[in-house]
Amino acid sequence: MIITFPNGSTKEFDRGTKLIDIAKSLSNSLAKKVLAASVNGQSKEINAPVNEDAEVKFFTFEDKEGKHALRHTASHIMAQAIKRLYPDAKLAIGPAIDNGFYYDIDIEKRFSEEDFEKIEAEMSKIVKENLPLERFELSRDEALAFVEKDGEIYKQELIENLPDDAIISFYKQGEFTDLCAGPHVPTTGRVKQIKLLSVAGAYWRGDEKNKMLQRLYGTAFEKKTELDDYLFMLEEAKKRDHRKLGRELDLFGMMDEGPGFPFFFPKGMVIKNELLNFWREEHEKHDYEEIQTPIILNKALWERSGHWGYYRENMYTTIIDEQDYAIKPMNCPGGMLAYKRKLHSYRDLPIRTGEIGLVHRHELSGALHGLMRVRCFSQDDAHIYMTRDQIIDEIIGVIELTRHVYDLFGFKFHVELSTRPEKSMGSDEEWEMAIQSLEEALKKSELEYAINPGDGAFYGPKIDFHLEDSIGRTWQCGTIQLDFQMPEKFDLTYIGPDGEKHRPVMIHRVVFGSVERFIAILTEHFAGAFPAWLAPVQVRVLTITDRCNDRAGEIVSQLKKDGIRTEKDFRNEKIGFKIREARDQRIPYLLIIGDKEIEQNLVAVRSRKEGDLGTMPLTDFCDKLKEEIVTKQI
RNA sequence: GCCAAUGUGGCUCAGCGGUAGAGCAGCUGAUUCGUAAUCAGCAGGUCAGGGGUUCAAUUCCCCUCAUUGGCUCCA
Repeated sequence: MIITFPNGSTKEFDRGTKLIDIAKSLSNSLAKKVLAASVNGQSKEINAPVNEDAEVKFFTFEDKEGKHALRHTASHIMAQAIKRLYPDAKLAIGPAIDNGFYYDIDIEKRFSEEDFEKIEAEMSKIVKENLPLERFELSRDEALAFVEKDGEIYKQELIENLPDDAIISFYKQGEFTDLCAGPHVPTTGRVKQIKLLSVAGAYWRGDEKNKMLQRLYGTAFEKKTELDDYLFMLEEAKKRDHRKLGRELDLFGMMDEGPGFPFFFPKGMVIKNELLNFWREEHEKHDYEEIQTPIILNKALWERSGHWGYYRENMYTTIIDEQDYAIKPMNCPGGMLAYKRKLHSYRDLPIRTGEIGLVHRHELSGALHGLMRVRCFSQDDAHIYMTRDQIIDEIIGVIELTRHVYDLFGFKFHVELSTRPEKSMGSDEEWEMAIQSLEEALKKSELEYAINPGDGAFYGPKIDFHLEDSIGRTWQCGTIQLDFQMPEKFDLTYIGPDGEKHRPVMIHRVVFGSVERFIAILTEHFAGAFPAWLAPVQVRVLTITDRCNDRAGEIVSQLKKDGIRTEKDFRNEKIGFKIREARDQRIPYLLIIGDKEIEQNLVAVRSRKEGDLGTMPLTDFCDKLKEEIVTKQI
């Protein structure tokens, strides 16, 4: 048979040759490193035989597939160790994930991190035993009988739910056997470095109506240095956590008195306001107008919009003059009323109406997370009212705007298209049409996207932009939602060329998503070292001795007059100490004023990025900095 | 909301059944010193809140609240 390799080369082998032997024929070093393989795109373990002409790829730890195989085996090793230590544990699922693996386990005993040492010790025994992993297949009935005799009820349910044509495979390592599609590495000895990281609760099949299982997270590597590097990187990433930086840089924070309701302090407000100024400039360029609608509106409005029915559990309500009111969780119903205040002509469409709206949503206490998930946040909302044939262009316009903003900060992002959720209103045809429009716009914008089934808003499908935080968790920021429902509910109209009333279509969209969340992402992205245009303090003037205070004071005044956010540090401290503190505050520029500078009428500049820049005239420095601010350099 | 862990001065953390300690920050004083921490002194805590066990609780137990990591949910 002929085997084809990724580089296009081919080679002949006997039928039934094992993948590992094929690898050996290529190179011994590859054979030592290879963890998994694929045959015609299907993942296989390296002991699997090949029986016909095929394309074969080999994966090492450098590849996602190889990493997955190794970590998936690590997950089995953990399950085996737990079964040895706690035979009454029932196993649910245990996959490899991006940076490691987990296993969901049902057991009376409550695991805590104190138990990790014991489990890890048992795991290293299994690794030392170097057990081969053997794959075998069973028919559905055999498989059911097999797991039933061990009382593995979760496996039983998994098997019952497999599609009819599924191949039901098991992997056996020593006394331990697990239902699993694979692939795995050939022996437990290949998994050299394992570390358990955390325990968490997780509902069986992700449904909160089901029993909560215990999920043990861990990670695995081939080499100790790789594991150490990973753990070090995690520690480093924690230093960039916006909650920590928010406190250290005195930007924002939370109080026990208001869980999920963030406070912004003066320096945090500077960032927020700069961001909003930027937002307003960009939106003005794109022909948006801005409005503001009230935070509290009556129940009748929310019933009309559908929120009272579909979103009630997340809404805060209040009673005014014995009437029910709700604190807005979204801006759209208010926006609808604003649209309806007068007649609109088709000539005016599309109408793009922006609103920085403060919304309140009752999020579950356990879901709160710094500024990333809060109960009160500012949405940089906008509603676009348009005719049907303007839909695609408008969506593309929003995609371009969003992309432009994210690119300015150098963000990595990924895009998802979320389809109809269970709790939703409107007809199938409308949903279908809306989803198609979004897809078409995405394709025209040449954006890669994934489908996120059932995750749309109750009134329409959406395109979501997800940004990464410091440890790689992603958060939805921008979103574009197409809505045929609200215009209907609110009887929105425009007057067409025929003089008749027509129904507009609308888009809800945000670019930052939540200003708070966006600031959190920004903080982590820049590790607190905000670009000069956003930095709460752009320049700090430091004196060498208090002989210099008068001149330094003049410099501070001059900078402030030029609109540069300036602080002074005239304390009687050594210059090294003052620099250290300013460095900790991530201030972009320091001006150091001593006798020499005064004599020469210059300023000594120290940049956060490049260190000591030497001396220059104050005006030169100002011009340079103003240029950096205006062009929003990062 | 659910599972687990945590909660000691502004911050980072020690401590422990006999009612609290350090470093940094703060304040006071000395020092006037050129690019990542000058020295000395002072002050600051009802040990998250409530209840219980005990002669005695910050320490042990229970409840509540908050935080952290997940699940669920979502910008």
